[in-house]
Amino acid sequence: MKRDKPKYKQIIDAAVIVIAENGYHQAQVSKIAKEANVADGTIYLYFKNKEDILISVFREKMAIFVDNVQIILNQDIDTSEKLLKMIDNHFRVLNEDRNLAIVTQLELRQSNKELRFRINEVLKEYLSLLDAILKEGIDKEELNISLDVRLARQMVFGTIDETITSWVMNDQKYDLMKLSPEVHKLLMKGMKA
Amino acid sequence: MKRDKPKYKQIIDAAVIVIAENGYHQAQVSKIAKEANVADGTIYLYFKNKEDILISVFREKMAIFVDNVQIILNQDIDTSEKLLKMIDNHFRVLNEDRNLAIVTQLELRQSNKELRFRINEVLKEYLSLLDAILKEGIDKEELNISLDVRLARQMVFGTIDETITSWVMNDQKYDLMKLSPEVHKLLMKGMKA
Amino acid sequence: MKRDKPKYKQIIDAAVIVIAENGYHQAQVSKIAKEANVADGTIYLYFKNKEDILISVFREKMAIFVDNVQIILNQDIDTSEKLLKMIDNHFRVLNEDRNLAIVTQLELRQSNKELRFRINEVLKEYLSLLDAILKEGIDKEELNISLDVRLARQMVFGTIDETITSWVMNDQKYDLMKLSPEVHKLLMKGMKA
Amino acid sequence: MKRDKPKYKQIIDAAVIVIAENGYHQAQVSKIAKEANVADGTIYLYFKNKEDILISVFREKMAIFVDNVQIILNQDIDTSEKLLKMIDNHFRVLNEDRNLAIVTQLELRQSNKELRFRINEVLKEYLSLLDAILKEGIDKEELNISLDVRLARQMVFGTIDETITSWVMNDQKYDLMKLSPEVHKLLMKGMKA
DNA sequence: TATGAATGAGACTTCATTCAT
DNA sequence: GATGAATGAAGTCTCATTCAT
Repeated sequence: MKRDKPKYKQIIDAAVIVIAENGYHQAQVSKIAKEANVADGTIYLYFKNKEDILISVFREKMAIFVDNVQIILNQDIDTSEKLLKMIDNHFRVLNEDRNLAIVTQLELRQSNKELRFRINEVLKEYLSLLDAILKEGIDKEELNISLDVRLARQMVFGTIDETITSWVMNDQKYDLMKLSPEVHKLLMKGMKA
Repeated sequence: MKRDKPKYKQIIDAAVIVIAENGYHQAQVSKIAKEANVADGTIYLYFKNKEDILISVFREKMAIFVDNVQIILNQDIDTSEKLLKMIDNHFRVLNEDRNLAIVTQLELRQSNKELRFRINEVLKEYLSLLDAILKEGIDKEELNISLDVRLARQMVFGTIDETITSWVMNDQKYDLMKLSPEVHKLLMKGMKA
Repeated sequence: MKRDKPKYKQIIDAAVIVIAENGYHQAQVSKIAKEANVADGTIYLYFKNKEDILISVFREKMAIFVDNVQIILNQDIDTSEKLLKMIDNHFRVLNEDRNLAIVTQLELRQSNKELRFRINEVLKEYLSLLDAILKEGIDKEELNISLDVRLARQMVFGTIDETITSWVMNDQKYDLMKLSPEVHKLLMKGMKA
Repeated sequence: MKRDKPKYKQIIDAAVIVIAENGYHQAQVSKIAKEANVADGTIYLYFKNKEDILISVFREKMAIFVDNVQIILNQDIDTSEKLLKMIDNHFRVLNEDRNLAIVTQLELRQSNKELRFRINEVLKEYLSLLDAILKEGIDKEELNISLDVRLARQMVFGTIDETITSWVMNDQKYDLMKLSPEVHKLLMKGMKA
């Protein structure tokens, strides 16, 4: 499997660095190849085309979020705590890899419609886990039973996303992690039973 | 003043249509000129360059939001109602001009860092009006006095934005306007005193 | 006759200024019109096209040289003195109108082959007057009777031209007029009987 | 080193042909590429931009002159003979490559101020060799000891340049080489001790 | 597997000229 | 005669992808 070979990860990581440092539109395949210490042509032994690199970046990195949330979901804690851990997880991963934050919040959004639709496919998996948390909360009557799950999910994800984007736009000047309790409280207040 | 001449508006409107129908990266100047029924060169009598067209699209259209919210802000109604009217306004404008919705929620976000930075400058005006509503609500104790205005604004804007983007991504299949009471309720529940 | 109307001269003079200040390739018709205080379209009432302006600039200004040399030619002085007066005249006119010097020595040479051929047609009249001086000198045996007139004319004109170009390229730092006795002596030494 | 690769010379030579045949302003990169039998993009692997091609043409070709004159300068012959060889060399190179003559005497002079400034930098090396010959002649008292070297150089170069330009303008109808003894005689007569 | 030289399509912008007023 | 808004043709350069080695 190509994904397990060292050069595959090498190229993915190089792509994150190059995009973060140069911006989406200045992230040429040749720059990524150079950063990854491979020849331009080698890229095409591991990826179908440039778009494939970008989707793979998103898929590989999003897997971290998904795996963590999967674990959270299975824990024996109440909905409020699950939500807190999820927000915490989301903030922590991006707080720790600031290049990744730049890439997901700013740069990859410059991609064209088709690529963003495919990125959204990947995102949906994450959002469905969030849906699962919310549904479980409603079932267990820990959240307001008249809550519209789709709207609630849009509020939760929209708030998290906007908070992180603001942080990135402000050059990551403050500690993102510190915001999670307040964000959690605000969201829970809106959704709780 | 160039902005008052009919061709200026003609080109702006053509740009919205062309970008919505073809996507940001396929919106060539020549296509916009054709849609506006002017020669390519005429574009440059009204706009400095292509980027200037795009910023102007955003500025001109965002002015509608800002003007409306300004009026709402001055009305003698309580904070909850102001917020409802603001959400309503935001949803209505984009519900009525679906091309504009595609352009603001999807296409213009593909622009490069510099252009998005300039778009953000325009956006800030709108966000500061939202801030004013929230601050007033706190002062009048209609909102939770311990509310962090920045976080609250990020929640409100993030939720609205995410809701509209979801609607656009789902091909605007449902009536966006119908969502505003529920969105409003959810947000107010989180913020009220 | 158009050439006698004030706007004709106004445009010619504006062209010299605009070309000297902006360079040949930055001397747009609209700039010349602005400098001449006329509308763009007015230019075309006096000149067939842009090339026609440039040739006219050269023709009108070259007429000054030709007229002066014509007078010199008719004077009752010896060949050496005629040559000195001619060099003096050439240097003086350009020394006094430095914009004109920039235009003739540097900028107009950037024009395309066809324009330069037409400029050369104008120049030929001047060179034929120089030829006349040289031929007369040979006939009167004041110059070496075995002198090849064409070569001698190329030496005289080439030396004058190169001297002026050097002066322009050195930002007209020194007084061009002071060079004429030395240039004259050098040339005469090569050609005298 | 890029300059040693065959495609580099291939493109330079193609540029001379295309400029000579089409004129400076009609020498599009795509034409040069076609003449050189490479793709348009390949040009940019060897040259920074179009201007870089043109400067390189001048630099590469001027090197022939400079190298030859350097050899002449070191020979154990008198100043008069050195000057003759130099004129001979200059005439011969351009007589043998008539396209090059068109390019250096007519076409490259149409370039913009900046390009011509850079071309002049290259030219200065050649002129300083000429200066060296003249200075040596004065020191050895083979030339007039009161000779102004700058003026003399301007006369020599101006005469050579004007002679060649005349020859090119007359469609290279006669044999340029045959003119060198006469040109040399004329110049030496003016400068000799 | 890996390389990297070569390819070639594609678009923004300028500016001389026109013509309705 | 005078205006100036409108026109539209035309060229440089970038960069994702290929393929011979």
